[in-house]
Amino acid sequence: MQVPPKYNHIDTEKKWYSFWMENNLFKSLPNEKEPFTIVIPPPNVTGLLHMGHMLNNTLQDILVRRARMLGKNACWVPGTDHASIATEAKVVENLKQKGINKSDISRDEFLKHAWDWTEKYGGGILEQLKKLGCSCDWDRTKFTLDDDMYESVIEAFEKLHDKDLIYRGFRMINWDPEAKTTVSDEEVNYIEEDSSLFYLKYLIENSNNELEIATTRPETIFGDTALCVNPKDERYKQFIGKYAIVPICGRKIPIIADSYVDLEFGTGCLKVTPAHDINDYNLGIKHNLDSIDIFNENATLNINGLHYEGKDRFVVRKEIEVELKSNNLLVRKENYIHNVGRSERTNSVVEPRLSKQWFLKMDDITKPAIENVLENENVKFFPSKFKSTYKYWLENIKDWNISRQLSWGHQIPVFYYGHDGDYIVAKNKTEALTKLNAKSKILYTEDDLNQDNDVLDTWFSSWLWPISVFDGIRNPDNKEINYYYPTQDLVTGPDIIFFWVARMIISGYEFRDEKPFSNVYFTGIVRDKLRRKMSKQLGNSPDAIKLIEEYGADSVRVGLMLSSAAGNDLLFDESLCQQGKNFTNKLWNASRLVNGWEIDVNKSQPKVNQLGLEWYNDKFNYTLELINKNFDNYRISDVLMSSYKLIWDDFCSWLLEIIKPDYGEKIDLKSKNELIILFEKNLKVLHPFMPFLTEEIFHNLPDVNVTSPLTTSSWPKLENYNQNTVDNFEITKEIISQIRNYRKEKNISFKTSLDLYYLPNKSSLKNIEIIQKIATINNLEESMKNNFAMVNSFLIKNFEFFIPLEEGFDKDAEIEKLKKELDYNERFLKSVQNKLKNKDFVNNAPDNIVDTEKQKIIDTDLKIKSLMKSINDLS
RNA sequence: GGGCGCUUAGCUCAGUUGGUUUAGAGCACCUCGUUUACACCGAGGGGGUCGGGGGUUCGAAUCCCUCAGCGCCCACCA
Repeated sequence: MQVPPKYNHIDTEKKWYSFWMENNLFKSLPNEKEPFTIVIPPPNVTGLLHMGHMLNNTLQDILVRRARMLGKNACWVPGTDHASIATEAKVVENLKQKGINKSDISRDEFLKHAWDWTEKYGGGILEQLKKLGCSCDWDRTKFTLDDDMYESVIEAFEKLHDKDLIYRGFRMINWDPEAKTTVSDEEVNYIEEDSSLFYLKYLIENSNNELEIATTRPETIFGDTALCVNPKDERYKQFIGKYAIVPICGRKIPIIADSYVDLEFGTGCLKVTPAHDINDYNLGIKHNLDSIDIFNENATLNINGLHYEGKDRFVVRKEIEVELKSNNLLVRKENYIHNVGRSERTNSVVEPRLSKQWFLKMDDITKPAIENVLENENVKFFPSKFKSTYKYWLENIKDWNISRQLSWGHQIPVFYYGHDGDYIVAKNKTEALTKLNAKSKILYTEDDLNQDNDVLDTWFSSWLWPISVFDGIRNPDNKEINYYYPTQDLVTGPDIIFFWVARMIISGYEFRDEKPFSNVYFTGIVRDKLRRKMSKQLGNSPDAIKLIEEYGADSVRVGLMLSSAAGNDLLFDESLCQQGKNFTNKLWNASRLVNGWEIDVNKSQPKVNQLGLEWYNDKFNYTLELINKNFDNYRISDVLMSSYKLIWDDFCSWLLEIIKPDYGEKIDLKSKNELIILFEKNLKVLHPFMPFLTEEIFHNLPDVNVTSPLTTSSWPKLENYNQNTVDNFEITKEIISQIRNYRKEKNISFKTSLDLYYLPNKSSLKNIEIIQKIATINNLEESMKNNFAMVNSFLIKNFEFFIPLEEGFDKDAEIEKLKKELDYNERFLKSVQNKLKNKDFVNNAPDNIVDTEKQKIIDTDLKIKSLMKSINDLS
């Protein structure tokens, strides 16, 4: 068969991906086979493929493809996430450019824009995954805002609410006074900034005493509802329980004690403003304090700010300083550097603000997530170090704020009616009305109902993903969920261990009383060579699709997998893709070589071929065992590296050179057939990593039995192998290597035949024919040194080889060399002897260790004797 | 501030419950080679004493303590 000299990855990749798709090879339906399921971590619907996705999805594809070859019913469910904050921000920005302000249009109008945007830019990432070779069951593609997925989320909310796990409560949130919206914690940047620490005087009621406090925000005194000191603080004990007077407004506030207050900081006395500081808020709850909100939406002071009403917080800070000073209530002011939170979007200083939010109670429902990961390992983490991170989070878990003040997402299924925040939970208005009227004395109409404006946190849909993609929330007993759930592996980054992984485990046990997956493989972060995170701003992220086009998907996949142990960051550099490409080139050329060998049916199999093939078969199984083991432990980089060395070194550099017919000769049928079978096994092992190339070569090989694609072929079965064969060949390699060295040293061409002899030995020399062929040796037999006038000798294991010499022999140099080796061995012998002289060692160490040391003595002794003899002979 | 983790060849990393010679790999590097699969190649080679110090042990890269440096996550101290 004619195989083109250059591998064309562009055409080949297109050809095989279409073939796989047309033949539905990635399709999965429940059947009698064992399922192997992975749900994709859904990327943002409008996102584009970046290096992180490439790493993550290559890993998933490797796992899925191998499972498929292992005969499992492999099902990889693809999909995308609506990513409420990110997508909404993009849509708002886009509308702004068109001159449309989000607050000027209705919710429905905004959502229409958002859907237009999603349809225009959405789903591109899935097409890019196909280019990478991902073997997803594309018929199962899901989007978190699809009708069925939407309903699942709503139903989950209802179920949790029915169990009293969801409640409405107050919470301190980050308020962006410029954008007049809440921002999530992730969108706040804390930056060290210069500011001032003001020391203020608070008079004590009915006394001449006063308390001094320190604050960076004197304008918030209007919201003060207490002063707080540490109960251990001797200076202030007498004041606890008394009342202080807030400067300027003259309000009376209690003086309380709490260990939260740091004795060392400032004056050791704290003013408490529950409405405008998270810690003060917590103190307020604990001590049942009032909460006075002093700000308007735009962070100007409201009526509680008295004569400052309507003025901006920073203006007030300046003006109040003057007023306090004139009233002799400002003791002093010092420079102070502290962290100020600024909104990522507007850069305005974020104002902590109290607001009504929806929460999910976490303490009870997290219990199975703790037991089944940390105690039972029903869910395993790779690497396991992330268990401690997971543990720490779960043990300090707080209720989950699931509401977001956005429009793009799953609208909270809560309908308010009447006053006082009375509400009813329902899938839609009609159902809400029916439910409401069923329990109510008065008859309500749809106009009386108002749905909550907020949407649910994106993660509130993501955490259901492994269940909802199989419709297991709405139909908990359907065929699909019963078959595919729990899934097997999850591949994701450690950055979303809390956001996503932990919550999926929680929801799994909550909704199905079963884990969502058995194994979690954590990838690292893709960084550049300088360890910088890849980002758009830095421009250090290569264009993923360009890489695939330039190097080929297989090469990129190999490049990514070469140095990406679980949990380790991947320092990506294009040279990795080049290494991958070199490997594809190597494999391609190996196939060309083998394909080019013509068969002579009359020729019998030479001994050298038989030896080589026998060895490689054993070596293959030896490596396969390692590969399987490493797969089981998710050591994917190690799997690739052992395959890489198996193919490049053992198969190409050794076996093919052993089998290669002499110039003008043909190969015997038996050898060729056996070789093809081994080649095919190699391809199978590599297929998960390099699906396109291996599929192409598989069909190019002259095997008439190949009728089906490699993708759905079976993983090589591990056969028994002879460890001695593997070990002996290592000795053979060493011998050949020594001969090559010798040639190089003596400047003897590799084409010139040599005679090689070895001293009689109780164990027989293996692979003689191989040594002869590869090292171009004429005679290779036992002999005694004194049969020759002059020899050059070398030791390998227990064998001493020598090559007869005729001329050009530098005796002194040779003696020098041998003496060096002798010296080394003598010192080594001494160290082992010392070890064995140590009674503690001999008495305490296990027998096998001591025996090994004894064997070392015997071996080294032999070597030394032989070396001394050689030196003697030469002198 | 709290928590977790890391430090082994120039680079990226292995090193499984402490024990087979003088600690491994890939890449990079150096030398030689235009051999009829592959220069996207072949053959050969150099390079680390395992961050510093201390301890446990017959024996430590591996366990413990300590110091130093680095990274990540969480909180965000008036």
